[in-house]
Amino acid sequence: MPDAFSSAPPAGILNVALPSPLRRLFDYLPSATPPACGWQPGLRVRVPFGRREVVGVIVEQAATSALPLTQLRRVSEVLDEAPLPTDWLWLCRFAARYYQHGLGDTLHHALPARLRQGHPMAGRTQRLWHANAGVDETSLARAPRQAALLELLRQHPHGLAARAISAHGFPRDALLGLEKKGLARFEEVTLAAPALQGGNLLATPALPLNREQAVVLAALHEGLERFHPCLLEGVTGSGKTEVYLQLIEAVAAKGRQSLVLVPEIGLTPQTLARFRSRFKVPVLALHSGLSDAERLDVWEAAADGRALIIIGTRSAIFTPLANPGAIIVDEEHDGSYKQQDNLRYHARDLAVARAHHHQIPLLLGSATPSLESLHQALSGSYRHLRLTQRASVHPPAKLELVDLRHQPTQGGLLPITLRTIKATLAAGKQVLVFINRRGFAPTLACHACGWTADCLQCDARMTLHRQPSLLACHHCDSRRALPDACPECGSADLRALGAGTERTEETLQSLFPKTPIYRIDRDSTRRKDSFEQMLKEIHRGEASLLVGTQMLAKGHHLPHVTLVVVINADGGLYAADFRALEHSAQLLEQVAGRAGRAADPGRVLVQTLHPDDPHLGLLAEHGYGALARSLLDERRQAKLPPFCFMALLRVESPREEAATALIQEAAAALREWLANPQSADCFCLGPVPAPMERRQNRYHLHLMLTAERRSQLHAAANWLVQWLDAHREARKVRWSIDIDPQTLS
DNA sequence: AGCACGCCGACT
DNA sequence: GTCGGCGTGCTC
Repeated sequence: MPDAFSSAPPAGILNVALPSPLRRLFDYLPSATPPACGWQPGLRVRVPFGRREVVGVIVEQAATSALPLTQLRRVSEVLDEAPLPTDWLWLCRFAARYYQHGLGDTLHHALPARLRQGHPMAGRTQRLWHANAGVDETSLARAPRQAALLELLRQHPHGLAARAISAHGFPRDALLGLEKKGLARFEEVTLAAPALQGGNLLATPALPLNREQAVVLAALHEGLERFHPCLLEGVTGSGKTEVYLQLIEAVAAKGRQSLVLVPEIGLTPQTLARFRSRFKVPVLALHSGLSDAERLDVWEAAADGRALIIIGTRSAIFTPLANPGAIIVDEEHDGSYKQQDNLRYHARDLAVARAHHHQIPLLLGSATPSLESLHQALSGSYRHLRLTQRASVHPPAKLELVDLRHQPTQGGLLPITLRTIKATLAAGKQVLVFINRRGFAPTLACHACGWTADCLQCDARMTLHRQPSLLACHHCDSRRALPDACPECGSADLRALGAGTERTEETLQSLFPKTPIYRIDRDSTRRKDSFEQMLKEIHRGEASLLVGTQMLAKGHHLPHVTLVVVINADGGLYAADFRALEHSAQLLEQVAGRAGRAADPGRVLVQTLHPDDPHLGLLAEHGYGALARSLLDERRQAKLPPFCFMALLRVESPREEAATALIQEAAAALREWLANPQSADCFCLGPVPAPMERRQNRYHLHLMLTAERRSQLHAAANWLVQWLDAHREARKVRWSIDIDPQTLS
């Protein structure tokens, strides 16, 4: 251990992580002029790599290299004055190890684009704009926007950042116009830690808590200074967000930062507005709309502790925190927390690791917790906090199962469902019709010979769309024109089988011609703002029909909806994926939660071909919580997660033989290794073809590993990855390892 | 992943 | 004659 504590250790060999899928570090010689801080882990460097230059991160220093020194090249440039944040570096190393991913690639993914391109840290200054006093405003007589902006600036005597000004809806030109006329000026300020404004953080007062919320908050206050993982199981409308806000307040009062994760679909302007209106300190949001420069600003503000409240989706878990105080994961069961390519991390699970590392509280919130988190809570590893009361006077609506068998449907809707819709509309209320299927119909079939419109590149049917009219595969991006006649037998009797959102919309439109219908799915909301626009109209409260996919199910407060209709609840009941039922139940419960959140009680009609299914019955009768506990028992019996740990090797290739040959060889090698009791206590299942083996003309095969102990799973997964890395044949196919896979497809 | 090198088919 | 297809190999 040669002087590890000296401020500038002598430069030996630098182990550098590079943006490459190769799971190893590369050795470099230090450049002639060392950085002022010395050669420290976390410094970004530009290095020659092959015949190009890339940006890498120094990870370690070594005295020697496995290669002769003559083969080592020299660092060409040091990009930072100080190393990247140590907590960020720790998290990346943890994630790379846990998910068996290359460290270089992990760092690359976790770095804001500007930093990975080699741009310098901004060390931001910001322009704060002020209104000039005592000036002539007559020039604004014909510039109402500028006049309004001037008024806004006057309301902010401490100055207003350009970003805040544009957030108020003022164009940049208005600001420049004011400057030109001498009515406004800016000062350049370096962003410093926010002064705590007389101890009062709140812009608007906290809402009064009900008894349950108060109990929950008191429990959270007990663990502000240590790792304190909590599952907040709270029914829809029970006020979880208010608990989050008051936890953040307590954390911020100590001058410490809160990181809030929300699902992709959850970071809406309304959510953000709610957080922002509560606090005087800025709430920084990380969402897809930010420019690279803005993203870097947020990253740096979090890294140096200026930002006390950061809210973002999955990737926000990689935001460095100078002074972490709490991590909150809202809707912790949501599938969007799991990245499904490259570094296959789960942001919720990384949040757990991070909170433990920082010794800070972790709050996982959901009305429909994942079985993983529920198991931790029930077994006492997490503190189990509950909110059972809705803020509205009505208890959650029960699911009413309606039998789809032996009955005619129109656009997928049973006569009794249609009658209920009609009555609800007549009462001036809104109806939400939930279909988890876009397009007009999931299948186009020939009634004469049985031909179906299959995708040419996937083992899947093509979906019929009417707006515009075409066949589309939802698993690849292929599209085809609608045939006029059956390509097999020439019959013109082609029929659309089943119903998607478009067809149900069409049917409802013909049955209720005077009622406004809003269709909300990925197709109808493709245009920016169209979703927001529709929500705005829906919020006016006129009797109307809402037809949509799960976009509608999650998070949106729809106070005028009193009837929810689920066209078909059977999607997850008998699927091969052992998590299908859990996910399906979560979705049903979330949809049902849309009904009757305001003054009126709600009803939820669930159409099903299996009204006697015990799982569905349990969900309908006793709710998600009861079903989840029963599913946990089943998982325990079957030794499935969370009662075992799982990893999945996926191999894919356009050449089926290549994929098969490799995965068989890998399975054989792994089994041979596992046969030695010294290696790891782990089961190996497969290889098997993936569900929908052919996708985009690529063949997918899986090998599954399960173990009772996490360490054993990791030992085996690690061995497998190293075997694949060392195997030349593995380069001819695409492979990836998925630790804790969320779906088996 | 990039980005070379390398060895065979159709084009100005 | 060469432009370019993607198989193979390497990156400290």
